Amino acid sequence: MLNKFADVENCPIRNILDRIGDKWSMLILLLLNEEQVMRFNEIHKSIDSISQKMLSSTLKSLEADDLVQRKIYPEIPPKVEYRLTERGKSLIPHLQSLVNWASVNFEDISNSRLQYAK
Amino acid sequence: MLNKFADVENCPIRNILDRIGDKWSMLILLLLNEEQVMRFNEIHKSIDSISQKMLSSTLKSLEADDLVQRKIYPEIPPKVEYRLTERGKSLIPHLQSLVNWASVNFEDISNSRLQYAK
DNA sequence: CTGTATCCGCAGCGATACTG
DNA sequence: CAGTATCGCTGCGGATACAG
Repeated sequence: MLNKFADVENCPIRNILDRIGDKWSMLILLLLNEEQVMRFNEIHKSIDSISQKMLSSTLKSLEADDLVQRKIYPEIPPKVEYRLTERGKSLIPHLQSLVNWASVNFEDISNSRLQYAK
Repeated sequence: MLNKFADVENCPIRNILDRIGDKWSMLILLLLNEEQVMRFNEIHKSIDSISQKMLSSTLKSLEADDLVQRKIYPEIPPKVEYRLTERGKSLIPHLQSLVNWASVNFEDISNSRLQYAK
């Protein structure tokens, strides 16, 4: 029935979840949506708890999905800008809808967890 | 700035992502939304690629957040029913909005990845 | 400045066996 | 039927050092 959802290769849900469901992707997408254009180190400063490695690899996978565009300026020292693609922008409203739900329900859920723990 | 998002304890986004961002939660929520009421083994049969352990622990965490309600019938053999709570139902539209986006963009994203890999 | 390379710990998850 | 307990693997992600 819904077993198709469990098939990573051919399931749209799994496919998107594997992207935005990781630790940093959604955060970076929302950040880029607010700031429009950012350099590598600007993102790093805005999210200073992310490691350089994860910032780099997360940006790569977002670029691979064409959600984020990477623009290199052949200068020394190097300058690289990141911004949302049209596809990336089209995802934002859905993410924000989730964020809103999470914000509204955050406190109640926290309380439910405390109750459950007892 | 957006560093608050990186704080697991107090960040609504992280909080919700930690829930639905795992391997099975979103799938189970959508399944329960379609079927209304399901017993443990019914869910297991619908998603036969999930292990008993993960089904059990995922349902527990969904119950802890009061997204899913667990109803036990004191019979032998035991009978347990799962269904969405009102809070769980309120999350569904946002999940489906993501699913729709994923379905629409699935093929294009797959192609982008192939291109990127070259 | 914008990354890569390497090492490694830990948590998520699966497989299997067992229980009330 | 509806779970728990235990073991073990895998890969995400962090820390650190290095590179163009």
